Amino acid sequence: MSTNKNCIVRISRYKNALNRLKSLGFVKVFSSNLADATGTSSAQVRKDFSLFGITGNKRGGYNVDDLIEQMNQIFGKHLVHKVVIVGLGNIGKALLRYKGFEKESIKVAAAFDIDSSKFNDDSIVPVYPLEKLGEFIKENEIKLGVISVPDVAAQQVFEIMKKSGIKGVLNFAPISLNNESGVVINNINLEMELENLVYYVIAAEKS
Amino acid sequence: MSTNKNCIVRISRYKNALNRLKSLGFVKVFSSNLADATGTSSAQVRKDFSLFGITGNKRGGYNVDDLIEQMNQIFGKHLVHKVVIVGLGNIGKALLRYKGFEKESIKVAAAFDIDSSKFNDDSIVPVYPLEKLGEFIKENEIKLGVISVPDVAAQQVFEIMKKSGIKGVLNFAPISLNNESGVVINNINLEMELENLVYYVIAAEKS
DNA sequence: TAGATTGTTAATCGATTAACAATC
DNA sequence: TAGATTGTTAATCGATTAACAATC
Repeated sequence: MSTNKNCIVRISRYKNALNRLKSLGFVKVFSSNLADATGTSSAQVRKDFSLFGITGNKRGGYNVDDLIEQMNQIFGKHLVHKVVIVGLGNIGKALLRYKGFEKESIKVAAAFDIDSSKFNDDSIVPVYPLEKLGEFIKENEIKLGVISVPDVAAQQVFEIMKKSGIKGVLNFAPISLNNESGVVINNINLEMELENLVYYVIAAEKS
Repeated sequence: MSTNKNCIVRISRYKNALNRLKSLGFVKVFSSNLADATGTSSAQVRKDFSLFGITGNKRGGYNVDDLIEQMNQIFGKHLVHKVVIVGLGNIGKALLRYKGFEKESIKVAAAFDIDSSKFNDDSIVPVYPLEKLGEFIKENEIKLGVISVPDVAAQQVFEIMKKSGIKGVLNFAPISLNNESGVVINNINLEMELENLVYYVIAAEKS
C-alpha cells in the first residue's frame, strides 16, 4: 500500500464532505458525488479508497455511514488525542480557545509559556511554565504538540518535545525545523500563505 | 515557463533562508547551501531558479543580495499589500494582532464582523459591520481577503469578496469554497492539520 | 436483463533527480 | 590551468487519469 501524503489529505476531505452529506440526508454516495464535493475526480476517489481497502458496491455506490466509520477508524476518532500548545502569543491563545478541535476528538491537555503572568493551574486548560513541558509530556503520554513560539525559540521547544516522546508537531514558527527523527511535522506559515497569494494576484494582473 | 505551485512555495522558503543567511553574514551562496537550508536538493534549487530566470555565476554561486532582491520582486515586496479580515473569532482576532505580516509588506486594512460589540472605528485597524465589506473592498481596491468566519457563513462572505474584486483568499473555514472564478484560494484547516498528524502517529505506532 | 458503477490495470502526465557540457 | 559550480537536457520516478472487465 503506497499511500502518499496527498491521498491522506483527500481522505480527510472526503470525511468532511461525507459528514455534510450525511446531515443532508444522504444514505449512499457514488464516487462521483464525493469527487464533486471535494473537487477531484471519481477515479481518484476510487483509487484512494482502494489504497485503504475501502470497498463499495458495484452499481450501488458506498454506504455513507460505513464510509464515515472507516475514516474515523483511519484517523483514530474512537480515541481522544491529547495535544500540548507551547507559546501563548496571538496564535497560541487562539488555538487554546478554538472550539473546532473537540468534534475531531482532539483535546488540548495543557499550554506552556515562559511568561509567568500567563501561568494558571486552575483554568480548564492549565497553563504551565515551559520548564515543565518535558515532564508533562512524559507523564501524560502526549503524542501531539503545537509550536506557536517566536522562531528563535522554536527549535529548542522542538527538541524538548522530541526528547519527551512527541510524535507529531504542528509548527507555526516561520522556520524549518531540523528533523532527523521520525517525528512528523506539519508547518503552517501565515506570512508565507499570504505571500503566496500575492504572487498569484500579481501574476494575474500581468496577464 | 511552467512554474508549479510547489515551486513557488519553495521560492518562498529560499527567500526566508536567504534572509537568515544574510543576517549570518553570507554574501554569496551555492545551490547546495540553499538546498540544505530548505531541505531540498541542489538540482531542485537550480531548476526552480531557472524557471524564474534567476541566474548565478558558474563556479561562484549566487549573490545573496541579488537573490533576495529578485525574490522580493517576485512577491511584490516593493508594494504594500492590503488585506481585509472577515470574522473576528479566535483566529480572526489573532491575525488582527499578528505582528508577522508587516515585515512581509502586508497590511491589515480593516476587519469585519456581524457582532456590533466588536465594531471600532478608532482602533489602528478599524472593525466594521459585515454590510460594509463590499464597499470597503471596492473603495480601497483590496485584493486580498482572509475568511475566518464559521463555516456556514464562509461561502456567503466569499461571494461578497469575489464580487467586489478580491483576487486572493486565505480561508480558515473548514469547508471547500465553491470557486469557478479566477480567485486563488489557499485553505488552512486546523482540525485537518491535527487529524493528519494523528494519522501518522497511529501509523507509526502500528509498525 | 440492461444499465450503471466499482475496482484495478495500463497509459499519461508532471515533477524531481541525475548527469554533464559549458564556463568562470 | 585545474577544479568546481551552474544551467539545462535527458532519465527517472510517482501520482493522476483513462479505460474497461467484473458485477450488482
